[in-house]
Amino acid sequence: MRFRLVTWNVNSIRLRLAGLKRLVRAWRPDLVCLQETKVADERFPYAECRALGFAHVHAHGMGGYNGVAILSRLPLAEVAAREWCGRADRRHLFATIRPAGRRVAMEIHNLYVPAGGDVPDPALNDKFAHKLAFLDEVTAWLAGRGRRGLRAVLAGDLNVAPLPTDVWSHRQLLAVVSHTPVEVARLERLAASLGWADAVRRFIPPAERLYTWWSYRARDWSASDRGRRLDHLWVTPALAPALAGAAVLRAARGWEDPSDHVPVRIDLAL
DNA sequence: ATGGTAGACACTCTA
Repeated sequence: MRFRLVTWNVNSIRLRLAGLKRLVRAWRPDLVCLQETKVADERFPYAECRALGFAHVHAHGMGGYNGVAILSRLPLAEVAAREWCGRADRRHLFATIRPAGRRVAMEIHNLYVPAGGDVPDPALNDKFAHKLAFLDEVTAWLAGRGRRGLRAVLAGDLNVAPLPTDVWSHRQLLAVVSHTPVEVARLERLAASLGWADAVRRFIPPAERLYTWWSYRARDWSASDRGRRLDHLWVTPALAPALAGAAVLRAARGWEDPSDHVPVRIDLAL
């Protein structure tokens, strides 16, 4: 079977229901990891998500900021959330899924890494210090729970664009939060925690420019095309052989009332 | 060096 998994930072789920519907029509995903839902769980639009075919909706949010959710056509088991850096931030929700008829289960981690503020110096900027500490904590935790043959996906807005081709100008963004060497090194350590493979770059070669986020502040996001690849889908080595495709829905940035991030998908042949 | 926009919420924070 083909299992299609999408990650999307929606920047308010309540304002992005039309976009979600469009995404579902365009891509027919089996599972969607959302970030920046910006809504408390009791106000999450469960019924609207169920109407789109996701019988299993798990939200982990709060009012105003942050928030993650997993929408799934298939039932999820062991749904859990974790707090990082001693904050009740709502940035991590994970679960296990056993696609129909498959004996082997797969773990799915939905992660929203702190953006990190403007100044890329942890001594001057608490938000940047938080971002680095967050990446360190998640790295240590993941490394500690690794086991042979673990099948897992890490999906989310990691708020780091690691490759020179993941930003519109490597040179001009070296000192800009999201592309600094210190963040890229942290992301590489995170990737090493479980030997994660950058699934999207298996299909869209690293030499090609690729973005998943464009600022709202550009006059014409498409013409200036000053994007960054902040949203990622990673798989463990045990799952890598199942990778069958990947794509970025760039057109979604031009939809009516867009998020500043666009959906990213992988297909797994299970 | 600055300001540009979007979202939640209710003043200013976060991105």
